[in-house]
Amino acid sequence: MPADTPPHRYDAAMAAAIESRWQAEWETRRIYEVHDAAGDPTRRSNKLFVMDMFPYPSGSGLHVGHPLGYIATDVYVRFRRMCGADVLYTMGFDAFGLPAEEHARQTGQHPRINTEANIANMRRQLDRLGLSHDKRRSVATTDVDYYRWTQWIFLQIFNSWFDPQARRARPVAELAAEFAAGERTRPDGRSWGTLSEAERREMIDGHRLAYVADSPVNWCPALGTVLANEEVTNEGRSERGNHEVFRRPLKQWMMRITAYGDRLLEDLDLLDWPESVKTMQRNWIGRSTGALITFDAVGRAAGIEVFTTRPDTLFGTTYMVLAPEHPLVDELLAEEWPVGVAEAWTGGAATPRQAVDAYRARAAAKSDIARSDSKTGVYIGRDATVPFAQTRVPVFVADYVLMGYGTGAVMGVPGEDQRDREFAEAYGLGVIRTVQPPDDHPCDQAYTGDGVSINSGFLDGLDVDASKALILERLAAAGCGRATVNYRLRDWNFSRQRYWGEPIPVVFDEHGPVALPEAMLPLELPELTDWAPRALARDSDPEPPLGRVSDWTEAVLDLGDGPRSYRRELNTMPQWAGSCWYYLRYLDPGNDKALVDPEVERYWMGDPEPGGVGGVDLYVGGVEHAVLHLLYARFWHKVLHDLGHVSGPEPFKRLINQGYIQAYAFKDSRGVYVPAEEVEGSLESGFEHRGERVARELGKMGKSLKNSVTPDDMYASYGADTLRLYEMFMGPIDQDRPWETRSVVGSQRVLQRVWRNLVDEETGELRVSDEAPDDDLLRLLHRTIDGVRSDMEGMRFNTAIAKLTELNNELTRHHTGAPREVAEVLVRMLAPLVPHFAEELWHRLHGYGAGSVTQADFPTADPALLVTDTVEVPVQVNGKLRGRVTIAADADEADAVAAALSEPNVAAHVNGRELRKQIYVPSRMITLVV
RNA sequence: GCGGACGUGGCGGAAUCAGGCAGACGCGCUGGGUUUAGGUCCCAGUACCCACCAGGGUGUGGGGGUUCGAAUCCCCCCGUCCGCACCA
Repeated sequence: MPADTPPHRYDAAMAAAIESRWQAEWETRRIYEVHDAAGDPTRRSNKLFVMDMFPYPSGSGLHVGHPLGYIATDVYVRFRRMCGADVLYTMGFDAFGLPAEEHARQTGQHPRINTEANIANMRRQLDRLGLSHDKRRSVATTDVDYYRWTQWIFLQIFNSWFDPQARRARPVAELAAEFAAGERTRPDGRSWGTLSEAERREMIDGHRLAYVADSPVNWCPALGTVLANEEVTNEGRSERGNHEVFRRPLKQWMMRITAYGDRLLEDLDLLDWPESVKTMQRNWIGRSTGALITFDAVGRAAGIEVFTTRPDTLFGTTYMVLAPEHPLVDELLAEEWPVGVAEAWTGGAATPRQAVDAYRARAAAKSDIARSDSKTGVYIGRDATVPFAQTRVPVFVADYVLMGYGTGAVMGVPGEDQRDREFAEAYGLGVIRTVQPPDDHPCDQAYTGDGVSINSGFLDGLDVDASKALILERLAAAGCGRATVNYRLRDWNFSRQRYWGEPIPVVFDEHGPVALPEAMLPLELPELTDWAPRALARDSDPEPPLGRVSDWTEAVLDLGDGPRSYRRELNTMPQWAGSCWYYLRYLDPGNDKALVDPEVERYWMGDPEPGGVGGVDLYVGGVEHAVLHLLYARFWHKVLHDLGHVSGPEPFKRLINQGYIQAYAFKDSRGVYVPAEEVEGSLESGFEHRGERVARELGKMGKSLKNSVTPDDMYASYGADTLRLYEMFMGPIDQDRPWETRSVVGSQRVLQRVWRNLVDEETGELRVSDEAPDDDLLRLLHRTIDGVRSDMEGMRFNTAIAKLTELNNELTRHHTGAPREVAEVLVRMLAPLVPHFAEELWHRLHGYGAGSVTQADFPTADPALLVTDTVEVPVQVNGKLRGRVTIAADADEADAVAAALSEPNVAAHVNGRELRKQIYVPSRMITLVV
């Protein structure tokens, strides 16, 4: 620090002092706490519920990219508070998860200790930013008082079924009652009264929204857990850690999210979300309409059911394909090859069994990428019959057909499907075109467009749509097919073989799962001495850590019919569970009677506009949650809505994805990253690290690229307000942008100039004058108020800051200190962006007994000062700018043109030629055409 | 391959919603001043080309179109980023 720095300059040290003083003051005066009860419903139009996606409390702490969204919501919330809004704003922690378990395994420390330490550290880093959260409302998903309600919601879902007629969830008790009353019958016609207890239980369990299924799962031995499909990469490896993943059948809890496919799709239209996120959700749900068609297998009773979106091409079927995992494969396999079978079809194997076994083994060893390279398969030695055409076609096993989509079986139509075409070429299968292609269509390509049906019996001459309609009618009449809707969306695998998650509040008796009664919640995690997840052998079976607690796995409980022994569920919930509903707990975090008081829920989640969709008014977070978190939360919310626990159909009305802050990273000649902070040089001169030339690239900020910049670094060099201002100034909130530490000083200079216009740097005395601002300054002030207000409303903080900077630059040019009236308004406009800085100046202006600037009104522009008597208007001649004239604001076109023509340069370009056209856009532009 | 977003100075970006002065604001850079340490602060300049100035020409990835007027609207192409990916 140079010795001659003025003693009262706004610098990092002064910022630190100001920031800690006002943070303590705000805390003492509890100014960010919002009322606990529901507000006055008649003033609901004034309510505002804003949230950031809550963070996982990572052990490595924050870098400057993390708080971008938090600062943005804080600025917005502070602005809206100053405009009179009733704001609910807080933040919690998504604290269950694998990293805490991994840390625990390394240190021997219970995950809770590490988790709580990380939360404390993160709170410290965030507090330093001056976010205006109501801290009393903060929750962590690991709090027993919190996960008690996560478990409660699980039971609500478990105790519900989806009624397809009503298109909503209903209690299973009602389903049982309908069976008992005979209003609903089993497919086999047996009445409820004749069923055994086991059969009744099975019947009901088969309808629940949360159910146990023995289904193939993604078993990852290295992580010691199964993973959701979403946690597995395209290459068939774990997203976390890139470990091998194997498909294994296992009893798993599933959530019947597919029942809500249509509503999740339809209600996207009600939401104010980025189009890209809606598109991703639509693709994920993957609704497609088509038909299920059953083909008879020659010589077997079993039929092969396929899903197709093109039932009109049925007559073009020349073969069939089953996915390698398809359960019918083993049943349909022929004992031996038919006479004269082609070598290519057998894979050189002696029997169909050997061919299929070898093919399956090869398919399992290949990555999905390799699988997609070429079409391969083997014949299973059996044929099927094409309905109506009555032709015999061979049945293959091929890995280009996926078990996870449709029925896992397809009809091969090489005439109208390019994938089928490629397979047919490879195995010498016939091609029958059933849609007439245009003349210029290449004859070696499938034709997927519209056209007239040919070679299709009763469909000939009809176009695609008419053919589809007629074939569906005939299939239904013949009993071998029907129209259907298929979804790419699968039911949600809800079990994890982990310790550090919510225990599932279910026990098992001899018939299956039994819900714990609500009174037994919370079901707390047992203490473990040996809780660490284990990396297991490749061929091992899934083993949940809770299975190692012998006095917990078996429980003697009285669930209504006396004490009995039950087996506990050993899996825990996935990390998504806690984040599915935390927004509801923010509303009423201390409630021990309900997850949220209904009146409080209605106040904060009800739509301010009558007929609106409701939900959180603004939700800000990263686009990485575009599908999973947001889809799961919407699903839970809809179930809770159906059951009457929440008032609206959607949790998040408006969503903004904040951009990523990227940072330059530097690689040496070996391709190893070097610490970015030690690199010197420039783009022109080249970059060097310890004398060695390094290459620059742009990437995600983080440890692996050695390019992290922490908020703590910025607090030390500039203070929190400068960091806030810089992050908001860098660009639009939803855009990625590169971090540049050397530019941060610009934002500090802006604050320093504001400070200097109000405070004498030598004496610390106030520099404001009591003289009224001159007319130009006053008009600029009100234009600024007007612009800043609308920029803040639209969350365009970068341009709001630019306008404030312009105003301040104008004050700087006066050299005399700011007129009090201007200073006072400027400080209020700065308050949402740089709250500590503004609070300090506010108190210097108004004396230390003044109330917080946080609670002051945001300035309002005087409309009279937004209009001017005269305006400077540019003049175009033949589309080119030739001069400017100053004319009366209310001048008519004739006056404007006359003024324009009197401008020498304009006159020179008109050069006496005849005016062919003249246009005056009031106050904007004069255009002359000659 | 399919879908989405986006291309503006040396850099981040503004103007795009509603066609009307392209480059606000900041970084960087150049020059000057104050101090004197090359730090800080203040002032001026900074898209490119020509010109002493006045001014002129060119310019928003490329090409075309609509219009008195296009960064903005429409069509084609090129490029970058993101998502999905044999979805039958």
